[in-house]
Amino acid sequence: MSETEHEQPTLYTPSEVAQFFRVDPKTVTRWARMGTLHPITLPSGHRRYPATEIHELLKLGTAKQPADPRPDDDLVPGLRALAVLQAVVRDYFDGDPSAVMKALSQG
Amino acid sequence: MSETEHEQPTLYTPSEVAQFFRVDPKTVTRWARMGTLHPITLPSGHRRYPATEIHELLKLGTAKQPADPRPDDDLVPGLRALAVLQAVVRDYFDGDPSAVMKALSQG
DNA sequence: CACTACTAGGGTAATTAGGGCT
DNA sequence: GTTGTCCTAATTACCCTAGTAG
Repeated sequence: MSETEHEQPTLYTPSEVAQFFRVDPKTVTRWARMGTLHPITLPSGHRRYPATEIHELLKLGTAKQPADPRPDDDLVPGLRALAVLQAVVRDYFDGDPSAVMKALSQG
Repeated sequence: MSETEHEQPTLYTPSEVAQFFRVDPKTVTRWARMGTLHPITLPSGHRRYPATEIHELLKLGTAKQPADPRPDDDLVPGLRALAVLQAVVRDYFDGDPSAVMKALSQG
C-alpha cells in the first residue's frame, strides 16, 4: 500500500493548532474544554482538531480552486477506494451519495 | 483483496486507521493490545480493523455539536464526517473531489 | 525465487492532559 | 477574564531490527 502521504492532514495535533494561532498548546486545550473548538477525542483523552474548523477560524481561503475543467477522466478508482468510499457514505451520510456530493462541492 | 461491494465489512490496515486518527501506527497497535480496538488478527499476528468500529470511535469523540438553530431542511454533515470524507478523498482519490463525484454517480 | 512496503516488538525522548499558581 | 508557566502522570512519537504482506 503506497498511500502514506501526510501532505494535507485533515486532523491537527494540539501543538500544531497552537502554532497556527501563535498561542500555547494549553490555551488550545482550554478552547476545547470551553466548547470553542470541537476536536475528536482519542480513547486516551488526547484531542485531534479537524482542519476544517481550524481553517474556518483562521479564515484561510478554504474556497479552493474553482473546478478547473481539466481532462482527468482517465483515473479509475480502485476497488478498495470504492469500498472505503461506500463505507463512509453508509456510516456518515446515511447512505445518501447526494449528501456526499453536496459536502464535496461546498468544500 | 477482492472487495465486491456488498455488506462486507471494510477492513482498515493499521496505517490507515492511524491516518484517520492522526496518530502513529504504533499507537493503533497499542490500542489493539489494550483492548480499545477489536481487530481481526491474521495468522501472522498482523491486524486488520473493521471500518464500523473505527467510524464509531471517530464519532464518539464528538462533544456533541452545538445545536445550531438551522432552520433548514437538509442535513448538514458534521465535522467528523467531513474530516473522514476528506481523508478518503486525499488517500484514495488523489485529492480529487471530482473523481469521488464520478465514483458516486457510477456505483 | 527476489523485492518493496508495511507491521510487530521494544526502548527512549517528546507531547499532552490536568490542576494550580504568577 | 484570559493567557502563560510550573508541576506530575499518562500517552504518544520516533528510534531500531526481524518478520510478514503483497
